[in-house]
Amino acid sequence: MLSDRQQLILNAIVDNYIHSAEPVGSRTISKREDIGFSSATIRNEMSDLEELGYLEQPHTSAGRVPSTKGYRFYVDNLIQPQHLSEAELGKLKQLFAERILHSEKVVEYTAQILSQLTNYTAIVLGPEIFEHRLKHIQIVPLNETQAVAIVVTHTGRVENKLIDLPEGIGPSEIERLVNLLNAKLTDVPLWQLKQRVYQEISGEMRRNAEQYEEMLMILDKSLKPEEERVYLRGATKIMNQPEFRDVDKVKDILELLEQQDQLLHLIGMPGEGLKVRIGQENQLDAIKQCSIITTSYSLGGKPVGMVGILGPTRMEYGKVISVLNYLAEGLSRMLTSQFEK
Amino acid sequence: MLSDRQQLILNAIVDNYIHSAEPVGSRTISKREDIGFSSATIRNEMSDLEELGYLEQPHTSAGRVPSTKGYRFYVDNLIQPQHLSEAELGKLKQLFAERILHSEKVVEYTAQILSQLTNYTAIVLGPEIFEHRLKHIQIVPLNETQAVAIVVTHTGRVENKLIDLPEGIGPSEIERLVNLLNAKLTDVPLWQLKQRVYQEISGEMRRNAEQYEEMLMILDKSLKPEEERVYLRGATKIMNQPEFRDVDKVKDILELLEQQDQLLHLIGMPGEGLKVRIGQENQLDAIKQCSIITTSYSLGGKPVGMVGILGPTRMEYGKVISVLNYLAEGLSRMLTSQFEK
DNA sequence: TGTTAGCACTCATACGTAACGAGTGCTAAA
DNA sequence: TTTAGCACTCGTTACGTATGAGTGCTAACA
Repeated sequence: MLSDRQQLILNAIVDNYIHSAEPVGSRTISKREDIGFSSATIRNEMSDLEELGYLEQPHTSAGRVPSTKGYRFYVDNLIQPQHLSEAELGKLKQLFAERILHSEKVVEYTAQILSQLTNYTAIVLGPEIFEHRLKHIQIVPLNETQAVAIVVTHTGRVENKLIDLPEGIGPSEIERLVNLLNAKLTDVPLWQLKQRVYQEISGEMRRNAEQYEEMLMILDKSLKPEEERVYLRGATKIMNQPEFRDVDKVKDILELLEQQDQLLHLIGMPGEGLKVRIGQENQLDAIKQCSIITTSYSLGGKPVGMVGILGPTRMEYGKVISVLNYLAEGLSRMLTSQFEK
Repeated sequence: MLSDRQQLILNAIVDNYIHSAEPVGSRTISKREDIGFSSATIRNEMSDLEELGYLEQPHTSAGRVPSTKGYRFYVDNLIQPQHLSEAELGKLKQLFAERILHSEKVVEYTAQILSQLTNYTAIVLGPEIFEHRLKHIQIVPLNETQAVAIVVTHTGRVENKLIDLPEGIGPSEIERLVNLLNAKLTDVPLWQLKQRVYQEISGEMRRNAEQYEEMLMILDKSLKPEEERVYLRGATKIMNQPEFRDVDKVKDILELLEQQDQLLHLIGMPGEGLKVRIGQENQLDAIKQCSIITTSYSLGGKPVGMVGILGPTRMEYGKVISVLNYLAEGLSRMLTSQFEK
């Protein structure tokens, strides 16, 4: 375990490096107000910290830079909760105050604001809607072979899907089916829908035995959940960081962010609550010099989506964590109140 | 006007520069098979071409580079139609063959393929749906004050919008309204909808005089067209270009591309048919070293959307133009056949 | 008169050297 | 245990020179 003084110095180094982006030397630290030791003492401690793996030296005559292990210790033990400024709080509150039900929009704005506030890249995973309850289902035939299935949830979210119609199914059959569904399944959470179809509807449907299979197929397709939506904002912010003035590094990162499935990978961490992945801890080479902080937001206690920030390893962890926590809490409250209506 | 030989040489220079990205010297040109003159002769012509404004010299002892005027002449007079390779044709045909009606998806794939084929950034503006005909309209009340309005077109496209309900309007009134709309307005093109509402529906609606205004308000909101969707793919491709190895240049461009409204600006050129905007001809500073080629695709003869390519001024104009033309034609055919069904 | 060979000149780039200075590690004194 | 002092390291910067691609001009040539 690190001594108090070692922790103090490590904290000072990380802190300094986060703001200066330059390797920090012993003299710089010794001049800080919260440090009462000469540069020589600091040098000794730095040497020890390097041996222990918390610091690294780009080259002999340079200052020290935190290693991944150093950042990890900083994040786990040294970070103090940051106060958000009035302006920041204002922006966030404004977001929650907006009376937009359309959750897609809320999520989009969230990503926007998150990126603005932190000056890093924001990644937001839209809320899964399995918890939402069915308000209305509609199947609109377009011609003999195709139809559009539309599902409206009680929160006003609309999913639509183009489906192929099996042969021999006419508009009247579809109408009967839809009426049945609306009568029986309103207010059922989406995740229960398929199951309830089998429980409650299949009996009635089986009367026209020959079309039973086809009907089930239609429903099966109609109720398949939409692919997940990821929102990315401020991807170019990384270019403001001095350590990313290199096109090749930036290219790798931005190419990664262009791919939806990779984005999902990045932000789709299991479990709820705040997670920090620092530098080398990331699997993907392109972002081994980046850190990702994510947290989940929830609806009625269950996590339904994620918000995350991607920035350089040299990230303002304290601030980002505060913003994310505050935001996720607000989003959850907002969603939940909307859900309970 | 340029002499034949001047045109030959200008063509050779542009051609060479497009592929090498280096200022081209007189010797390089004189060695080309299609040129039968010594480097000295070429030098004289080059000097003249520079004086005329078609070429530029980065510095005294460097070769020449085409100016915006030079590219313009090249594009307007010298370009020969390029043949697409089997592989390229294959990819494009595959796109058209896919039986996806959901036009959003088609447009998304289009952008993807365009960027893949050209190695530049693709911007695609989704088809306006004003020409699409109403298949079904539905208003689903969520609670006392809010409802979702859903419009389905005959091509299977679904637009939805959250609307506030005026006081005193109950589910039964809404149902009456919706039934009326579906009975009277099916198969009416969306752009005529509002007008037809006033012509054909207002009479019947006026019976319940007190709610007339409110009803109109609801319809007004429901029928407001969705904001336009722009798809961007391969934004990072610009980083592969040697002249964009500079983070600051790239940053300006990518920041521009991050803004939806700016994208619309870039691609939303008036009129139909192929347009090329070269380097300095662009308004925005960030892309004064880029060229944009766009063309429109149409539905039943009317232009409804745009496809475009953004690349360095030093772009493979011939190839990009061929790909865009071929693609726009195919898209138009696809949409139109779908429209006529 | 148009074309070409020859040559002096220009200028960005690469390279090697030297000076600089930020920062270290070590030693010895407080 | 802490700190002042000092030699040493090594990346960065500055500068002068060599290099070479490419030009413009002149004079000879077809």
